[in-house]
Formats: sequence, structure tokens, C-alpha cells
Amino acid sequence: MEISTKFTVAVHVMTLLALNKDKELTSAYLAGSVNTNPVVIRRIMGQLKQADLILTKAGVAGAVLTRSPEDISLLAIYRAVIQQPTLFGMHQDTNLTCTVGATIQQALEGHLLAAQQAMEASLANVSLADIIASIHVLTNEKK
Amino acid sequence: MEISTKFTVAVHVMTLLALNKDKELTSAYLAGSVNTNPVVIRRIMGQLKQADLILTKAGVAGAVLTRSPEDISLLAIYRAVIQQPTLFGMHQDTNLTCTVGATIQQALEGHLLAAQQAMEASLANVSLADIIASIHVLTNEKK
DNA sequence: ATAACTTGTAACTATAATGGTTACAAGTAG
DNA sequence: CTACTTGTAACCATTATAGTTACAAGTTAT
Repeated sequence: MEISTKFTVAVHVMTLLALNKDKELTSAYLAGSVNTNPVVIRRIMGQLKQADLILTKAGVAGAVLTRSPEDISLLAIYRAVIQQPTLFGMHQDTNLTCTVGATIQQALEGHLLAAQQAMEASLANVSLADIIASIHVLTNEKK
Repeated sequence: MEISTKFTVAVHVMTLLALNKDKELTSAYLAGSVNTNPVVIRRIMGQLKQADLILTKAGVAGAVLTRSPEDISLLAIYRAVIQQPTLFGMHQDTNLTCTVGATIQQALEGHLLAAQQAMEASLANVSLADIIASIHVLTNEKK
């Protein structure tokens, strides 16, 4: 199963906040851009707030980023909304009387962690500012 | 959601096949080591066979690897059983009248692909032989 | 104080995915 | 023929995902 779209929706939301930092965007407005229900946006924003990536205020529109886009990595956003320590599921309760059954998890875990970290390092290397730059390029392309 | 345990179970199975290449292991035996139902093993083995990683014969126990463990990467096993072209789910049907809505997928896709490929490259760098070596180390450790 | 708007959260819903089980057809070997 | 094996379909319970509805609490303007 693919990693939840929550992640890309969160990037979408944060991009909008960054590009409209002089405006107070409502969750309804953000939901309109994403084409989803405002509650979905609010949930995600709750997570982003929990992770100190944005500031929000009950009853008041206009969430703001806590940092500049250059200082917000895709990894930080991923961590905020996916909240899953490990990428690979590992089967459990193997037969310990079998040599492989007794050791397979340990034999695998370091390698799986390395693969996960490679993915995470790649995400850490991309900032929200990079996404915004891409959007500017794409927007000019479309004209 | 974590990547399905099918992947680690598949590695488990192939490890057993490699370590017992002089024996005809049944799916029941493999299931015993994994501690699951033989049908689960058979399904996975169907996929491994489809991907030319093992050879099986209807009615006859004793699946064999098609290549030596050094020539079988974790990535090949992952591809055989997970069968999912993209790692990250991307929200669709965004609002095209919004600049961000119109461009976010394209702005993100290259970066997400890079993260996926980083993970895959890491898996490609680990062979079944590496897992077997780890198991030998761990087995000697346990004595 | 009130109305309109906003955020935040719970509960519900439909669907898909996961990981298991049961059943059995088809194939194999003795 | 019998016992065993693989291969596959169908079923099941649970969990996850992504949406909806409802509404309490907070804010702002009048």
C-alpha cells in the first residue's frame, strides 16, 4: 500500500500557506485547492501544528508557517503527518526452533533501516522552497 | 501504512530455500518456519516464480532459486511481491484554477521519485547472500 | 448579547488492503 | 489407487484510508 496521500496534501497546504503569507487562508479555502473536505485539511493541520511546523488559532483563520520554506524539509512534513517509525512491516512470531525463523528479523532489520533512511535522507534534502521554485517554473511554463 | 510483511516473508522463504538447496522443502515446512498458513506461502511463492526468482512444479515439493544468493537483491524480491510502481500516494483531482492545485503533483513527483529510488537503490545493494551471512553470524552468536 | 464565521474533534461511512482460513481442483510419485 | 503437493478461489475479520456529518468552543463584528 502506498504511503498515504496525507503527506502530499500536507505539502500542498504548506505550499499555499507559504505563497499566501499575507493572507489569512481558511481551511475551506485550502480544501478547495486540494479538492477535499475542510475537516480533512483541519486534521492534517492539527498534525502539522503538533509538529511545530505551523501555528493555528481556534476560531481564527490564517495559519502561518513557523519557519521559512527553506528550513522546512519534506521529511519534516512526512514525519508530522505519517507518524510511522518504520517503513517496512516485519512478520513476527516466527518459529524460533528454526535457525532462519530465529534470526531473520535481526538479519533484516539493519538493511531495512538503511533503505528507510536512504528514503528519508532524500526527503530531508528537499525543502518546501524547492517545491515552490518548481511551481514557479511550471507556472511560467504554462503561459 | 507499512510496506506489507509479504516482503520480509518472501525473504525468509528464499533464505530457507538457499540454505536447504539439497532438500525438497514443502510449503508446509516453510509455513512452519514463518509461522503462517501454507497458502500464504504458496501465494508469495507464486509471485516469486512469476518474477523468475524461483522455480516450482505443481504437485512436487522442492522449489529452487533460479540464481545464486549473491545475484538476488532485496529489491528484486520487493518488486516481485509488493508489485507497486510508486511508493508515495499522490492526491488527485486538485483544483486546476488554483496555481498550486494545478502544479503540485508535477512539482512533487520528481522529488518523490528520487526518494523512492534512494530506497530502492539501498535495497538493490543488499543480496540474499548478505542476509544469509548475517544469519550465520547471529547463529554463531547465539551459541 | 447575538450572529456569522472559524477551528478542532468525534463519530460515522464506504471502500480497500491485509493477513489469515477453508475448500478443492489439478498434478505428482510410489 | 492413495497420499501428498502445488495452485487458486472464496471467504473472513480486522485495520487503514479518505471522505462525510455534527457540533462544541473560540473569535470577531455589530
